[in-house]
Amino acid sequence: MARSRSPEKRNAILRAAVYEIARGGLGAATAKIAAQAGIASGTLFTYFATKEELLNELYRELKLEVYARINADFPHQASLERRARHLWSSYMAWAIESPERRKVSLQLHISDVVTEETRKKTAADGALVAATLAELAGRRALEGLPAGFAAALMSSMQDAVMDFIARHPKRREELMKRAFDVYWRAVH
Amino acid sequence: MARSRSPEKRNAILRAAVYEIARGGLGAATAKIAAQAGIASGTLFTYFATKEELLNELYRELKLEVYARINADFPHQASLERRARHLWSSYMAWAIESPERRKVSLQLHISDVVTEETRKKTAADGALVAATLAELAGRRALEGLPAGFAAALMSSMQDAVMDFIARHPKRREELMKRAFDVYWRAVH
Amino acid sequence: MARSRSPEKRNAILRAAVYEIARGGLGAATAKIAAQAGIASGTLFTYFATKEELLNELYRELKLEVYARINADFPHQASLERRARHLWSSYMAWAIESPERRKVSLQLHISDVVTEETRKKTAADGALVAATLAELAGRRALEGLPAGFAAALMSSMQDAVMDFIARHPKRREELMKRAFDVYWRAVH
Amino acid sequence: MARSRSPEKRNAILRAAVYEIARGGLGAATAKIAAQAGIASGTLFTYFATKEELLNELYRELKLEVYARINADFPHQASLERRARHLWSSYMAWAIESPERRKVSLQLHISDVVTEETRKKTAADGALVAATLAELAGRRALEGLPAGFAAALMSSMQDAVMDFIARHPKRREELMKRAFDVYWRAVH
DNA sequence: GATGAATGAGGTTTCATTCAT
DNA sequence: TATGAATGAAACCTCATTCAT
Repeated sequence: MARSRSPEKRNAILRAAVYEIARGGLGAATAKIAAQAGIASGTLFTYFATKEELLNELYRELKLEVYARINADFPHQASLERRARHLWSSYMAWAIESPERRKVSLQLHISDVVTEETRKKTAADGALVAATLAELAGRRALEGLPAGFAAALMSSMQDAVMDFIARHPKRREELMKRAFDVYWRAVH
Repeated sequence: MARSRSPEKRNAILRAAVYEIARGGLGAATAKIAAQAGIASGTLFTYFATKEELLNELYRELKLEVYARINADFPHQASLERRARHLWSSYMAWAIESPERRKVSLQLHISDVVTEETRKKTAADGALVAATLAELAGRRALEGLPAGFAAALMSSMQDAVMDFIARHPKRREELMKRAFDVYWRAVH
Repeated sequence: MARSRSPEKRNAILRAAVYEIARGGLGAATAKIAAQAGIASGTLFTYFATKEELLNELYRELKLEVYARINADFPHQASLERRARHLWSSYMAWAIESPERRKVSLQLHISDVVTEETRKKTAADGALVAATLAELAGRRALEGLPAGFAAALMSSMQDAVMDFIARHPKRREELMKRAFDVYWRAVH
Repeated sequence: MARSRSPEKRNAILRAAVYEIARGGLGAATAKIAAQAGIASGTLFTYFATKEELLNELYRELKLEVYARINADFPHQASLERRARHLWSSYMAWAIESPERRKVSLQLHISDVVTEETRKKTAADGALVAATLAELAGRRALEGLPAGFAAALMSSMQDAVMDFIARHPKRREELMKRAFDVYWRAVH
């Protein structure tokens, strides 16, 4: 048998894509991505049929990475606040460790290349997150606001905090905590 | 020769740019923008030396538009809450009336084409907004959080609400109000 | 006003296409064709939106060229034989003068790039030819054979003769004449 | 390593090549041909060193197939007309049974991939056919026309008829017969 | 100033062929 | 021998920008 498609190479491509998209945006050339991954330009297409497919799978991968992290030590039995805080800090820890990955994830999220199908498939893997946020949404504080608002709010607040943490990395823990307090006050 | 005679043509180009970027993204071809504006492809470069310049000026224009609206009937003497609420609803009114313009404004905001210089110049025009938000930032609720957090929070919450309003236009007034209450509870 | 699209350049492209396709086949690279035409590679696409369009228009052009020649001094009042002979020798004269053009025309004819639409449009211009051949088809000699057979036969016989003439250019006139006699004997 | 063990695989490749070239033209990818043949893409090159070699051998194979059929029950002792008619109908029977193979054979015939050498080797196998046609060429009707004209004429007439038969399969026998009569009148 | 044809670098993708397994 | 991943040269086409008119 011939060499079989190596997951390492696949990962190298995804990593390279993150690197190139973080600088340069979604217009990053597939040739550059391939070069950065240390493979020939044509090889990229044995792993991803088109650039669009690459981008969609990259989106999925990044989302799954976050969900995996959240699920890893999720405090199923804890109070709503504790669980919400877990969501909050798990995501933020990831975002701080991998600012490039977060940046690319957001770019993909906004862009039109990520198909509805990818979004749906991905949403399915965030069930735990969704459930917690749905519970929050039922609280009186958010009465009259549509389901999903608590989620959107957390996500956008996190993005806001991130920008500050990027500039003041030392105050990281404090900022994270304080910001969650604000969030909690808003939704509770 | 960046400045030229006909402001109408200039505006036509900016309007066309919004239209084309809203569909198609920032990659929108200058030739398409020119066509949509009803001018020859080369003429565009009489008004904007490069595509980058066009994009930067477009960003500026959109921001100024929002600020102009806020400033128009700003309740200088009113309470902090009243002033914050004014910010909130002025922006949202604009965003709802001009969803394409908002979409493009966000795309530009995230992108790398908008230079630091443009961002600074633009910030200067939002002095009134900044002042109000700075006052908020001083409140005890946001103690320990960086200046600018109140602003970032409002902005990201508005984005979150916008998406819901787009899907439930009839509940527009109610959603806007309820969401501001949540915001206020958070920062106050 | 800007330079307007020059028919000369358009013709240069078509001529270059003939040259490159005659050697190299229909796979001839657009870049090579452009180079041969003495223009930049991108310029080709201001004259022909796609390679397919170029090929279709080339096909049409070549056919029209032949028809124009036939129509030029067509003996409308002459006998059927005289008219058939005119068709025969007009085409052959063209084919001998422009063997490359004939070769390319045949390649296009067989290929799948020439659309049904192009074929129809082109057929319309060969009305005179069609009429004469239709008259032939009505003869008793071809009774029971489908309309169009006389045409197909002439065309394929001409192709056969051409190959010989190419190898014996001096006997050109004689071969042409003798071959037509054979044709006439067959259909008359 | 052009020759190899399994003639079945070799035939599968040739069959697959016919299938893929009939749709898609000579540009058909070797990988697709291999897939269609049920082998790995690399394996193809164990049987044929290059695509060009594959195409040349395919051409040869198709021609031999026709010659084999003609030779099978060739009426060596019969009259010239009987023998000519045999040629005629043997080829046509093959062409009707295997329209794809005929199509591909013609495409190869015209193309530049088939080398002069292949053409010569192939001609050698059609000796019986050639002899009959040479006899025809000696007739007074074709006096003054080059040797080979009778052959070329038959071949091109058959192609012309084939196109009609494809569209009117029911009139097949009649069309074949009538067309041969026309041919015979021409050369006799 | 306005026009749009011209430019050619650069983008994505295909494909014949090689070679490690 | 068989496999199919790897290669990189082309292929077609797009597009910001220039410049003759």
